[in-house]
Amino acid sequence: MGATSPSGLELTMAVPGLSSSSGSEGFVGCNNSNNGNGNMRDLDMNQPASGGEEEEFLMGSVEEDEEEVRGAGGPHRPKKLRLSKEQSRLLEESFRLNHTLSPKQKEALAIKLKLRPRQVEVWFQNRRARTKLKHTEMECEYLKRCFGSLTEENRRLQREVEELRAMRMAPPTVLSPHTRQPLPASALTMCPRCERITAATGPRTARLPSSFNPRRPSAAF
DNA sequence: TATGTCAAATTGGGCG
DNA sequence: CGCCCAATTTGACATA
Repeated sequence: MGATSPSGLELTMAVPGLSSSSGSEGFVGCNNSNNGNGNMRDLDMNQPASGGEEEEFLMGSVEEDEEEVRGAGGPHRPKKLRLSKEQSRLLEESFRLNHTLSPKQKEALAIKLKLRPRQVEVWFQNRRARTKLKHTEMECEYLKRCFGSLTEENRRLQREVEELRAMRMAPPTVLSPHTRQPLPASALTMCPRCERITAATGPRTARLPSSFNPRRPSAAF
């Protein structure tokens, strides 16, 4: 399936006729903000401004810096991270390989991406949630279509039931055992023993036309 | 610029 | 305790 779709969403549910084309906006949207400085700012947010501070970042000093900023500049939250194109690509790639990370994998990926392990963890959590949501939406669409076709099938069967019922309601044609001519309805009676329609003139069971037999013997109207 | 969308991040609870 | 998940909040960004 579309494991190589731009979205990177792996949707393996066997739901026929569904496209997952709508799954890509997220990351595209996050990355196509290439107004020149978008990625630069993203990187600035995630990485120390200049070299040599990476270890400090990985030790979690970002929060401390943010605290300082907050303390100095007032009660504003730190700017929200926007992953760079490359970071997203690598995360998607590892997600494709594995939907969950071991602590070691997480650590390694965090170092590789210059992110905190917690950020990698959060990204995987959110990514799993998005995958599940997409999956559920597809399943919902599939079930809706099932409902539609079953409703149609039900209507068709209802019509058939009505036809059969009408057939049964119509007075049956019974041939006279003597003349082989159809008898009038007034000349017919129901045998109490065998519950068959008989000619009133004699005890012999009348021959009913085949059209009178219900198609499904078990159908009780 | 108001609004909607998307994704990063937080929160709180469950589980092994 | 660490991890995961569901629900929610929040900020960045697109666009009408």
